[in-house]
Amino acid sequence: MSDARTTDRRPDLRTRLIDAAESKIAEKGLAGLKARDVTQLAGCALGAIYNAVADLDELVQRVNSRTLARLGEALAPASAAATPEVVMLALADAYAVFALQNRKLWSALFEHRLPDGVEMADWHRQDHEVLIARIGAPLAAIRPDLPADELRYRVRTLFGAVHGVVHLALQARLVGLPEAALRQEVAALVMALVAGARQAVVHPDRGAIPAP
Amino acid sequence: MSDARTTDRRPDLRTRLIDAAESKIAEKGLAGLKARDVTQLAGCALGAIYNAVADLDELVQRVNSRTLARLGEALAPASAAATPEVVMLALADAYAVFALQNRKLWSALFEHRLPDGVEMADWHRQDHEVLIARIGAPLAAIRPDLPADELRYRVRTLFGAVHGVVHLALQARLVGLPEAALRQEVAALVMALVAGARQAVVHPDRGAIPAP
DNA sequence: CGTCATTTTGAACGTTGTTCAATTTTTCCT
DNA sequence: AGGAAAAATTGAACAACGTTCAAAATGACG
Repeated sequence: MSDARTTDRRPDLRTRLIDAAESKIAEKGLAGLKARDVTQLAGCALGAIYNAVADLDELVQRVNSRTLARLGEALAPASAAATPEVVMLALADAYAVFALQNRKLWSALFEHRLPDGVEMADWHRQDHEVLIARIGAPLAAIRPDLPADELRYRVRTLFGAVHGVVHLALQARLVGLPEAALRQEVAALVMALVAGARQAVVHPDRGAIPAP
Repeated sequence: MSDARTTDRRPDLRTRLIDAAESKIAEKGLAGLKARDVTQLAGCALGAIYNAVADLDELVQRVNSRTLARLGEALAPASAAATPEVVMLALADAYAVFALQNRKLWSALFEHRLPDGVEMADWHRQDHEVLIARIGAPLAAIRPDLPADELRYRVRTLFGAVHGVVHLALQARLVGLPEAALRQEVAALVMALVAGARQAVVHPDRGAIPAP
């Protein structure tokens, strides 16, 4: 099924299909990805998809992996900044800029839902965790006292907050919201969160949450 | 087309269809909403949908409007808190709790995408703005010096941040992330943001954004 | 009761993703 | 080289989907 010999030429078709899917998503968005369009663009038969890949869902995941990799590259220079605080600011800013410059592909990362029971493929999950690690490093530098699992919560919160702002800004079409304004808002958000992270943590029990 | 006489009994079928759609979305999620299921549940013919409503998209929007209304009710008590800071905390906490208790319907609010050219219906857009106003009030109390348009930016940022955290927490299935932990994270997030809002605003030009 | 307007119906259409028997291509041994 | 076994590729066919529309059923009114 996946012999050492048989894998010689198969990547060609697979790659062509991923290329085609990527270009279709970039052009029309995730909802505009049709099996027949992709196969025509890749120059193969309709059913050929299911030789190279299990599903259209897997094809989307492969495109998303590429996007995550490119996002990782776009984020890499930020980690070289002097202080952890500036690293976080640079990360968030690079994230916003990447989203703005790759709207459709970036949106596909989060619009894609797989059918009910099925889980996300392992290789794709790992791509995500690489991203999370990149945010975790400077945060760990700011808060070396935090235990590992609590740090993971904080990273998720930080990422979720930045992501939410960018997502909301891109959803409402950009009319009236210039790129600079979004980057300003993201910067202000991160500064507030980083400043907050320096302060005392909310006490785990008896927190500031009102009664349900 | 929409005579005074003809509207007498039509709401009946319309309401039954919205009811059916709501229950289907609550059960199976937005992707599990099928025209044939809805009409069967509503006890009418397949094509009857298009007498009561323009589209399946409109049906979704009508369900989403209901959800937004219920969300508004769930958020209402929070506004009665003593200080604006506590109002914001209570709002965010109520938001998180609502999302947890109405996962599928809440997700449908943000998963739904209409076809390429079409805009969101006006009545649905207004529902959103009611929500934004509820967040804007306490923030305006905290920062009475902010001009109206900049306040709108801040509200969007605040909402986007909270929403992003909740969304991320719900997307990764709740295994291992108890409800209390999410509420803690949201509370910490809002506290940091409210504290940050009290401080000096980032200067519009020459901000903390690194060079692109 | 008959006529016209309105509402409701469900068969039919076009477009999806997916399957699979048939065909073509590649591989590998003699 | 030759030819048989294996693998890859094809595209017609299928099921499920949203939507349409001529026909049937229902309601309104003199």
